Amino acid sequence: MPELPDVEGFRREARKAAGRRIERVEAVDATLLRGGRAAVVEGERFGDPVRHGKWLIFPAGGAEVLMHFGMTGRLDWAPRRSERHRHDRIVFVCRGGELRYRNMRKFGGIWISRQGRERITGPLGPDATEVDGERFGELLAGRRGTVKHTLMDQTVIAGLGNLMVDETAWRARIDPRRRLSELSPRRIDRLWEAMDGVVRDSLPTGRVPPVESWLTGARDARDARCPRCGTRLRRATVAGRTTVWCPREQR
DNA sequence: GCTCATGTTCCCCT
DNA sequence: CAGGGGAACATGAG
Repeated sequence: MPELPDVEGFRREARKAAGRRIERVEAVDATLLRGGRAAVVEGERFGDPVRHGKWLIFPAGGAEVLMHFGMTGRLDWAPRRSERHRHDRIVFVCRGGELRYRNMRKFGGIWISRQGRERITGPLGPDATEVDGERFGELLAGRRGTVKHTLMDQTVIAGLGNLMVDETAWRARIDPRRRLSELSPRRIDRLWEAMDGVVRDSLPTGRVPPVESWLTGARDARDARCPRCGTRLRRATVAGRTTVWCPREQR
């Protein structure tokens, strides 16, 4: 599930471990520890977790624990005695509880680093929560790719995923296959309004809300229809991902 | 058995 | 260099 709002929810969960000493790190599945050694943070205290795009950055001592959740990751703070989930791969055991990194499909993972985080995350654009209308226009200026492809690109804007991008294009009434270069400034601005709204409305929920008034709440139905006009939604692969849009409203 | 899945990366083209 | 297509990664769920 993890897109920006999901990871923001994991950050809130991680905050329950902030200030606590890490007694030990249990690498239940050590292959998910992609870089660095767990011993570096054992005995250290967690600082305040930060999120950038889909990355969660958790300082501990002089190092950073970098987490990426792939498509099926999540993070839970739980009592030490409570039963673990079968897909809990890495566990940070603290006093009074433990932070459990769960990941069924094992995309993503955890890195422990004392150096610049960009060496691990790669270049990332500004977080989607910090992009105003003017900046949005600048970031997309001169790009020749499609709306779908460009908004999915984490080096342009960080945090948007497949659901959020489809939701954004649907709100803006723009065909996701459209090239940015052929959108008027007015439509670019509409795209920003839509993205900003989707981000803000998703943050409190900790996920893109699967409610009926949103595309996300309608897209997976057998006979999926546009929540606004009732037209049968179109589904196709765009930029390598399953994409859903309303062929009547989105031009 | 088959298809599809909220992500990223790498290789090959244009 | 910018972009697009496709495959790979790992593990289910339906």
